[in-house]
Amino acid sequence: MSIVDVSLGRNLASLELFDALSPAALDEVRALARFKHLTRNTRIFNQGDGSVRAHALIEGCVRISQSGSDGAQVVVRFITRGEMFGTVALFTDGRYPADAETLTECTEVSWSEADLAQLMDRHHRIALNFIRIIGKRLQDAQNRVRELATQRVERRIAHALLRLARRSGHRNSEGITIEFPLRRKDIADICGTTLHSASRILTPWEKAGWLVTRDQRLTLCRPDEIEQIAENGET
Amino acid sequence: MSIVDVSLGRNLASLELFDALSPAALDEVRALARFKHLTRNTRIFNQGDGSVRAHALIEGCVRISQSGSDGAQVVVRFITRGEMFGTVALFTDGRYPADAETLTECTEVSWSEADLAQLMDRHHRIALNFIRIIGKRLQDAQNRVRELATQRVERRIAHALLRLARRSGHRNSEGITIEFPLRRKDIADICGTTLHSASRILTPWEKAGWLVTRDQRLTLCRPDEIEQIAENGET
DNA sequence: GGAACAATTTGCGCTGGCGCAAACGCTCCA
DNA sequence: TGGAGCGTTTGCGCCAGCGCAAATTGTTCC
Repeated sequence: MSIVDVSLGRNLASLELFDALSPAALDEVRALARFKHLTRNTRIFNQGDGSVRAHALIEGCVRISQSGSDGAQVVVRFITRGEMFGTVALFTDGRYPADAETLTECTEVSWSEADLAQLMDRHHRIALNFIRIIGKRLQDAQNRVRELATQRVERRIAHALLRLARRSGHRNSEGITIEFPLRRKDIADICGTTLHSASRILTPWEKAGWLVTRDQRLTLCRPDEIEQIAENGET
Repeated sequence: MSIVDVSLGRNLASLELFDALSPAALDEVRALARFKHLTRNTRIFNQGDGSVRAHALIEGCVRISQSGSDGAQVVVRFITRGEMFGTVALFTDGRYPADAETLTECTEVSWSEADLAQLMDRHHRIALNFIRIIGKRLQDAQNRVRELATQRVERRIAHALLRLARRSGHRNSEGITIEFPLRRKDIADICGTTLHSASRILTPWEKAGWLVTRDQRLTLCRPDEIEQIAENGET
């Protein structure tokens, strides 16, 4: 890690949760923070674990996934730089409702329940930021429910890819590349389908040149075509 | 409306959002509140409307439903006595993300965006309550995503009925009656299926005596049998 | 470089559940 | 009393997408 990373990495002002906080308040936040560096494919916490902390990601990508008693799995969300995660449990039953696993090398920061409560108490803005963030996620989740309930697989996959590209895509000469590794299984678990169906749908799109998979990274070369499918459900 | 209703109806302490507030704080809350009495099947707000307010229900039942650009509909949630609704929009884009319609005669109370902000600012507890509530709803929504993604219709319907019964059921001699009117279409829209499939599944259950529909109200006579289906996916 | 492993593709058969359309039953109102 | 309207049930045909299994390709680690 370079010097730049250290200073940039510890710049908590870039975290959505601490947006618009005064420098003095950020100092308090920093004083209570616990930083951690993690390698790829590391579990940060497991579904059902107690003694929860509030997490945020400074660098890297994390996959949040949930599995039912029958073993079936869904990807709840991908977390990227600046986003918080595992925080809702602090205010509900004190157990993580899902697993968190790093997809890349990561720098994570976390606060204990008591410390976050204290910070929120002293800095009202944090609570408001929190509300805004999970309010947005609640809307996302409800849109997802609607999609799952009403659209067929092809269209759901198209939507999912576009959403990922919009949120975590980097434009380059080939198209828009989604910044974290995405296996077919991940795409299936996002869209509520099977690995097989996801493959069956994506392969023709690759053949048509609408997207490329390279080094587990997905690049949308023809977002317009994919948009078509997302909108009309047809080519 | 009787005198009892009026005094009880205005007891804002029974609203989840104002739980554990001091009497003085509740007075402030009451001073800014706008009460409204509504007849059955009334629209409270429409998806997309601006100039949002924060709502809570003192008496009655409200259906929150969302429809996509293609007309497909899902029921997001049923609101009953004490619950807040339409509040998340205040913190996101300022537009209601769904429709709200009364299913019974209702007493509703609401606050303007500015007034709620002021109340939250003066009484930190309100913000914390808010976080707890939408945190819980976020978890609910994510569980629903998982169900939709992994379980088949029969099981989803079983789960939905049990959840409704648990949250809004009254025990009586026949079994547990869900307190608000539920048409087949509603059940379908909760579970992400069609009216037809819902009917095809529920009719055998009625024939088996596991439940009864009377006056648009559903009574679970054999929750144990329905639990079986919810758990195992089989009888 | 090659063996062991992980991820992906693909063929095939089957079925859950959708879509359509028609019939049935209840309630309200003229 | 009858008919208009809403909600529900049910028959029938069809197909999207799952499950299984095998082949293929890509990746990692000696």
